[in-house]
Amino acid sequence: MKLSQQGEYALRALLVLGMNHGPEVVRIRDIAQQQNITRRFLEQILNDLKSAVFVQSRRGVAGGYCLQRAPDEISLVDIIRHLEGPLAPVGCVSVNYYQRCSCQDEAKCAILSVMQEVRDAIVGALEGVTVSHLCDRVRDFQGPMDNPLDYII
Amino acid sequence: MKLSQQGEYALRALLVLGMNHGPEVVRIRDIAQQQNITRRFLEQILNDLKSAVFVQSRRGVAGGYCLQRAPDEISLVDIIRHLEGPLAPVGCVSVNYYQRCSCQDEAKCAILSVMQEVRDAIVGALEGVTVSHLCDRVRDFQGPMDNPLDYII
DNA sequence: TGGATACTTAACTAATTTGATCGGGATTCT
DNA sequence: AGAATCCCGATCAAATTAGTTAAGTATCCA
Repeated sequence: MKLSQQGEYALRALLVLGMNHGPEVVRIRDIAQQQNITRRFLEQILNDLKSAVFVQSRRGVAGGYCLQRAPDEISLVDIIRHLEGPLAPVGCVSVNYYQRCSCQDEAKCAILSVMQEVRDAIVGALEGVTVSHLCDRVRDFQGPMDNPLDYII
Repeated sequence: MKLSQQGEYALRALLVLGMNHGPEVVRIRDIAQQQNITRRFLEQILNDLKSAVFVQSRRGVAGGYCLQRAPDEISLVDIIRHLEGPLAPVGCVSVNYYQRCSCQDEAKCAILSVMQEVRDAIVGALEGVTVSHLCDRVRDFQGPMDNPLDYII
């Protein structure tokens, strides 16, 4: 499971939206500026996150993005699986993106059995972690602040 | 940490050599045939494994490859790190391939801190697993056999 | 010594993925 | 109406991946 640049940007954007959770909406431009991501690229990413129902948008003059669900209902496992595909190091041990591999007999494949353990370890580390938890960490790392966009994310 | 085709082939080849550990040497061609890898590609892979001192070769008529060290001294972590680069999902939490990321302050980066945990989980699942352990698993999965090349790997 | 066998090395290629960029269209607020 | 903002599809260059090709070099044996 390697996180692509796009994946990292997505997580950062979601975290900004998490810190800013409320009735208000955040503009792409603001996230892009603060996180140093090109606006166009971030548009694309947020669009993708929208189609996956992680975020919601409002168009027009006072438009922008916000989380679709509460921060504690958005799990990192789900986000990463959506963005990056399988968490497993090899397709044949992926639960959600299973792909037959070229070994002769999966039941007797020693490599598969190790990779299974790696996969479980990764899932174990990610499952249960939500955007809300990330926000908590950010707040732990830093003192209280006025503007959510000021947080280092 | 995603395992490439090349990485999988490398592990399989090492496992074959592990099962065949002894004074004798195994020909590329035999490994390639048994594991259904093109000979040329496997040549390349074994060559790489040789330059990383995992395997050893003998040229000429009775030539072939064997492990450089004892199977229980060759760790999967080392192999995978050599073949695939960082185990960590993002460069900024990689111990052996560290790369500064674009976040403002790593000490306060919530995403980094989660990824750190993922990395540790992956390392935890892999460290301590050696080629010898893989061989044990293969033998557990299957009964005893005469020819190591007959094992399903 | 010559030829067969097997590893060695470097360069090349085709397909896919990644990380964007671009232009213009659709919506909403004032 | 017009400015601000999101929406969407096409395009593109660089990097990576999975091989392939071709010309070696070393070793052994008859």
